[in-house]
Amino acid sequence: MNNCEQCVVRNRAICAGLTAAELDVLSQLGRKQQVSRGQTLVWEGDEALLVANVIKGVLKLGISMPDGREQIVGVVFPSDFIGRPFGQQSEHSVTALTDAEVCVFPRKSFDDFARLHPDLEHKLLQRTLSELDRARGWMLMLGRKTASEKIATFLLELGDRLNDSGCQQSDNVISRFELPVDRQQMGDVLGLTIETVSRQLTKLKSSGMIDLPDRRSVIIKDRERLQNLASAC
Amino acid sequence: MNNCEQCVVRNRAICAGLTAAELDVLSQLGRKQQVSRGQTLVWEGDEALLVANVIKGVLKLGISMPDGREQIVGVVFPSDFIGRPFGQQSEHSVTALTDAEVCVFPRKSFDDFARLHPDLEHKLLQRTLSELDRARGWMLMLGRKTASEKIATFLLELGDRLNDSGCQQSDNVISRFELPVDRQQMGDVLGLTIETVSRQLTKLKSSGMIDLPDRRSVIIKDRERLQNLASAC
DNA sequence: CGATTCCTTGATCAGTATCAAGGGCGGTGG
DNA sequence: CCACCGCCCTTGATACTGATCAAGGAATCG
Repeated sequence: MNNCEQCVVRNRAICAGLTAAELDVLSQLGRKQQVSRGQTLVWEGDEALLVANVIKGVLKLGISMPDGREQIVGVVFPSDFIGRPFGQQSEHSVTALTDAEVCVFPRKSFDDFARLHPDLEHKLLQRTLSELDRARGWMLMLGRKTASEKIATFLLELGDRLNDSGCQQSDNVISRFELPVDRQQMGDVLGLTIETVSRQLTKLKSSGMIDLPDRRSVIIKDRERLQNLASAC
Repeated sequence: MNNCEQCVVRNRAICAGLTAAELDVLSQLGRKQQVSRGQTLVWEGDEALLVANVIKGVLKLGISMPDGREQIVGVVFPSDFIGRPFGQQSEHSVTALTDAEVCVFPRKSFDDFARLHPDLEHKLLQRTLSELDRARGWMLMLGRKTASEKIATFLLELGDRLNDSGCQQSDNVISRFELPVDRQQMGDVLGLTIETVSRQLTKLKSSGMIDLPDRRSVIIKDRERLQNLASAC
């Protein structure tokens, strides 16, 4: 059984706000699971057997085409919810981008529990609505932005989300962070090839907007100019 | 006051399943509204003051960039739900693609009502989850498909959705339909220019997969080949 | 019937993909 | 600690898809 009281995402995941008694019941249904980088938790097209809360790490949601083309359609961080409640099958795979820890529930038990707890469903609804808004912003990016605008948009959003999910108490924006993705995966998020991603990053670096101390690190040096480039919507 | 009993989307919109008494309360909150083609119901960035059910017609959800680039991020049909419950502002505009009729509720009253009716929130959650799945499929299309694949995907999905929303009792697929969008709007859905849309349609026509009896009509002549082209996912 | 708007088609251009090669970083084993 | 190997990333050359610019034609509306 899980010790929810001490869970680091206790106050931010959908479990927040449940009574001790409810949490007790819910915790009986779930279990913590480690997922190592590259490991896939759910396959595209699989029956939707589980849902989960992310406790630690970053995971991607991906869809792929028969010929191998791939699109990353979501990136989830600690306290985010994974899976498709009340659904028959998963439309996308879920794969760890970093070593991760998740709190997994069998979907059907979770569904039943949720149906009995309107507050939980309400939180789930709010999250899903926000995720939908985010997906739609992402659609604008994919459909209408240029390669450099896409990169700028991605770096800014990723920085923000890493910041938010990290329980940082500080209000000041962190401008250095580790990329949870390699160049290919950045391409899969943005609808670009690895070469284009690399070239655009180099360009942003030479223009002084960012710095790239090593392959996995980014420093935002001129946030304002980067935001302009992202065509801040 | 609305006469919900006779509403054509009564059994498919989120109101389905409410008791007569509940429906009575809800109907007091809402009113029917006509929206003519081209008219905008909600502007991007506006405070989210209203939500609605679509009764008749087709509407688009759009996001635009400062320089005028635009992306259509959703298309809604009869029985679909519009608006952002429990949210501060609308991330996108809502504009009628055809003359339409909607059942509008002030967002705050709707929110309050929904909070008191878990079944309604549950339906809203299911719809939102489906919409999110759809948006993610759309992301794959925008990020990774070629122009002709995009057009094929769009025509097939549009045909299906017009079919579903039309209360057609027949199971056999309808292969002729009216486009609710002009060429520019098709481009705004697919992340293409109007010229590319036009050229690709011409190409599909000459290859015999579709016919275009007039600017607004499409006949799917070879569904299988079109599905192959769409890279059926 | 004329005017306007929407659509198609053609010519050219630009941005990104593709193909190809080389370099740097990290990990492993000596 | 160093040398080697493999992977990831960068860079260059070229190709190609779709965008842009431009013009003409067809449908729609007053």
